[in-house]
Amino acid sequence: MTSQDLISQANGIPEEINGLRMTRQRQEIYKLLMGERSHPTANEVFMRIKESLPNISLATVYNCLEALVQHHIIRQVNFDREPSRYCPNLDEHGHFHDEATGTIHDVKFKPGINLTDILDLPPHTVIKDVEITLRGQLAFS
Amino acid sequence: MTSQDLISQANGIPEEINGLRMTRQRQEIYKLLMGERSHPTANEVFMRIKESLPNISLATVYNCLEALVQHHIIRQVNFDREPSRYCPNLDEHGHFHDEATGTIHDVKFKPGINLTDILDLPPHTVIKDVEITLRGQLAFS
DNA sequence: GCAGAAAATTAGAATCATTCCGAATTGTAT
DNA sequence: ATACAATTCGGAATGATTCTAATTTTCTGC
Repeated sequence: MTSQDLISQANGIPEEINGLRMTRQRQEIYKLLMGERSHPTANEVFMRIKESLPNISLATVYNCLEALVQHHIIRQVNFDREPSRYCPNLDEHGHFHDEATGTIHDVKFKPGINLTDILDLPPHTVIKDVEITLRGQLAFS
Repeated sequence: MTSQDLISQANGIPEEINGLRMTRQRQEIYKLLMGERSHPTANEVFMRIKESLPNISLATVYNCLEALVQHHIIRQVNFDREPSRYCPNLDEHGHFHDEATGTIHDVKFKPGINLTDILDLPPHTVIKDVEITLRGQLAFS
């Protein structure tokens, strides 16, 4: 039994996801994102992850987040030029940014809706990624 | 007749749009954007605008673009964390980023489509702004 | 298990789009 | 004309992100 096995056992997260070796740091960051609905920034992840990994560096947080994004384990979400946020929800969905509170809500498509049905795309287009972001306010919650 | 009048006369652009005084710099930048379908970045605008305004500063380009955006005269478009791009098309539309060539194409909605018809928004939401961006490739043009 | 290779992590420096600052210029109103 | 406000300007500052080089950890073949 390798130390990698032990890490995985303790975390309940497999040793590898989508071909990415889940090191301790990647596991903890992934676990943190799964437990948060708040779409944290890299810096927010960095501050919160220190509870479980006091010696982690910001560079590693960026490295891990990038690795997780590139292996389609999490998604990176950008609002205008604000710091990137990270999201463990892989379903096709958009993001609503409530300006009053600063919170971000996932927005699902209504059932049966296909993006390509509603957009007038140039012919022969292969779409790799779609990002839908909405800004506004929750009038009275 | 003020110098402002003269500027406007020569450019064919009104002295004021949406409550924003159209200075020489703002006019030239607006005119440049109207003539380009290329969604240039601030720096690209800066380089091209020097032909008509050799002494303009990059700070002014940023100032003008921001003023034009805030007065809803142009739109700011962001792809991931790349430099912002600017677009004179005010119709509700999305942007397709062709990874092969780096070019950006406006994407219209099919007629009769309303964003709120297809998204499952939280109740009592007031949407101020929508951004739809697509990444992919033009298979064979 | 062990040597060597490969991958991951780290701290700090570097990058680069954008914003800020203070001074100078231009425009507007009286 | 004179004063007050808005705009422009060059350069410095900011801040998220990326890069670099060194160290540590993990993996592979014996």
